[in-house]
Amino acid sequence: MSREANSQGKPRIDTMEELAVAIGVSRPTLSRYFQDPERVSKTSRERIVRGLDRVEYVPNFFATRMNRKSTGMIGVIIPYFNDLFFTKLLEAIERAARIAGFSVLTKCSHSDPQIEAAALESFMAMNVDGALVVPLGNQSDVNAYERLQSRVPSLLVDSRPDTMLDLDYVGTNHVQSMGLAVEYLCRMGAPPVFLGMPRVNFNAMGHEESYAAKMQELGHEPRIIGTEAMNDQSHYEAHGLAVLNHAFSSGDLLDQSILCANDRVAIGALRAASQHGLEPGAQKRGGLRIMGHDDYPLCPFLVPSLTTIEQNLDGIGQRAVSLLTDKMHGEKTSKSQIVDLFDGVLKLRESA
Amino acid sequence: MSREANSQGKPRIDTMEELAVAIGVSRPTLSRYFQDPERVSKTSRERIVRGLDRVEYVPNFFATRMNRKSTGMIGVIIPYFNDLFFTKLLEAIERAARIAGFSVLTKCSHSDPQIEAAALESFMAMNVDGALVVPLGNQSDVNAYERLQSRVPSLLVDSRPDTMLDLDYVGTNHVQSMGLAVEYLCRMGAPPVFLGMPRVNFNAMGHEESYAAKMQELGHEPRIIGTEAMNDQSHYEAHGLAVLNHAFSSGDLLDQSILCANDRVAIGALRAASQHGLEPGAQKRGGLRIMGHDDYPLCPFLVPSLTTIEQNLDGIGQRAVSLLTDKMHGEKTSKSQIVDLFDGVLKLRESA
DNA sequence: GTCAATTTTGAACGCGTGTAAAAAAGGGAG
DNA sequence: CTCCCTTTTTTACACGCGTTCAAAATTGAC
Repeated sequence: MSREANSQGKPRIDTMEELAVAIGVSRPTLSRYFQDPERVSKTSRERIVRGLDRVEYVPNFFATRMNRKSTGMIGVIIPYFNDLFFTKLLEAIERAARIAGFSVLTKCSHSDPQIEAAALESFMAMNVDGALVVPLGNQSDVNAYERLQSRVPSLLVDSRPDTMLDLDYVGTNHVQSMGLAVEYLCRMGAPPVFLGMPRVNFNAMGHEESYAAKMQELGHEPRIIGTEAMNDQSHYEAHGLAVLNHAFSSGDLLDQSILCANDRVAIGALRAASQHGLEPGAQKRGGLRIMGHDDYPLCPFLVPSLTTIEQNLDGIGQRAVSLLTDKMHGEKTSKSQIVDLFDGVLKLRESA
Repeated sequence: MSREANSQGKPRIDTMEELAVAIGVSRPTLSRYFQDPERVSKTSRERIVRGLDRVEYVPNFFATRMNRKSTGMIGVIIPYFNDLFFTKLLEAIERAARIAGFSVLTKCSHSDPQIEAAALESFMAMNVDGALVVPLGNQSDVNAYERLQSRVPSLLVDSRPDTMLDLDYVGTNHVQSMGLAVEYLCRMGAPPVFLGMPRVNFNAMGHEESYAAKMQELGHEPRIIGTEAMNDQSHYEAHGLAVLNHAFSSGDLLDQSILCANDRVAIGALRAASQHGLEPGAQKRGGLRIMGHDDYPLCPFLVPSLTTIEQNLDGIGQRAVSLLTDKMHGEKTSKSQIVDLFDGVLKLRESA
């Protein structure tokens, strides 16, 4: 029963040739129609529309793209899907790409440099018009990036490993954003301790260094914790929770300002505070304050809601697509390297 | 400087023909090598490997797949990326697909039936070997699904709209899982109120009906709130927050058990409780308890941590890929409809 | 060194569509 | 009806690679 319902009695047609005889127009006319219905006369256009309604046909994607100079696709890679920060960036990019008339090919490197390299390879094999890449970090296969770079217009987004400093880049100005956080925390209370991540992946160093620089500028001694590799390859939240549980248990940091490398770490930090009966917050007595970075979508709903720095992901996504299309159209005018940084903005909430 | 570094002086080769003369082997030999290096003799294999190291070449994906019967790809669609539940499912599917030897083509319908239909269309155009689809819901373009169904082996995952009840399906047994939640809440305290979602998208009805059925079975009167469309097209968290803020403000539900349609709604609910000075929890006095459904990855880190029902997403992802490969290989033995349901398990935490 | 088995080669066709050039058809003005 | 112009059809080649097949080269065993 489902089968008859599915096919709806429409004969399935596999090639444009067959379709041409079935409808009664020539194949080149059909070809032009599928690229742009306006390119054929009104009479044959109506004839084709009527004909398509009576059969089941889908143009073969591979065959159509093989001879085109442009595939109309841009490739996008993010490190993993399980992070609302990246998915938010991804949505912004997809939105901008759709408006610009591109379809996006989404890949995910799953924290694995080999998968990442394979994804880059597939972009080249599929002749994408351009590629936007959030690299895994210093563990990425630099060779794969160089090959991509030499074949298709591409742009690094959000993350900028030391090994790829010469590639074009769009992201947040971490010096500014972390400076903003440090300045705010210093102004309203004790100078913050920085709760970072193990220095294995990403350019986790960026946030750290920006923090330290701003602290010294303000005449404070930086203090960084949480950068030693923890037990398991913990997720961010678990990392923040474990590090602060350890600190709180030994009586450390109980009344400090804690600036977290990102919101996910901060979520773990909030949990640790709760488990120790602490109530972090600007309005709270006790002095404990916890702040994040990124403006993870859940921040307003946490208890307490998380004070953080918002990254302009919509702006970054749009700019990335815009710069990429420029590169594709060979705007060689700007032959110098592109480095486009967006400022973060303070989101004041309860936690700090 | 970057340009020379990128190309590394390696000459770029665009076709297998050119590669053949550059390396000094015939094109058919190269063709066989790229499909499986073992299919050529050891000597020429080494020769090819050495040759490939001296040039820059990537086989054209379109050309290679056009003549193959199998593209080695399966298409996957989820409604949107900004939800850790779907991304977790996606990761599970990708993992299973990778093991099964497939690459996955990830698409996202962005809550838009047109984008969803276009994604299905692209799957057909690209001759994917199979498709796994988390449908948008009753607003989906049924016609597109029927066409997909008649062309490529496909399977619905997680969500099962009324309009597609005859399609094969893998997901959670919501009757069981919601029953588990209701039974637990009734056993440990007051019978729960159900905090649902506006009935526009998804088959939000599934959870609701399962809740009501179990309540009646246990001799309680079901009560459902939050299904009226709210102001804006709110996100789940904002919805839960708004509905409960309204209730708490009017003195309602202050000491009730609240079973939320999913964890994201529950996160908003927890926030509402906090804003009203309430402390939901099994161990707390006051009687307010809040429970979710899905086991969103952040549940253990919330304050209070969220009691919920875990969906076996790894199991669902693996089974989906497994059943799909069966369908692809035409295991017509099971010509009857496939409906495979996984039980949920109770995750006891602090909030209920 | 011979013979059989294996591997490689050259040539050719096919996949489904884009695309260009030439020939044919249609449509309107005179 | 003829001439000119626009649209369509015909015809042909192209894209890059899979695949076949007979012929040629290489290998291995003796």
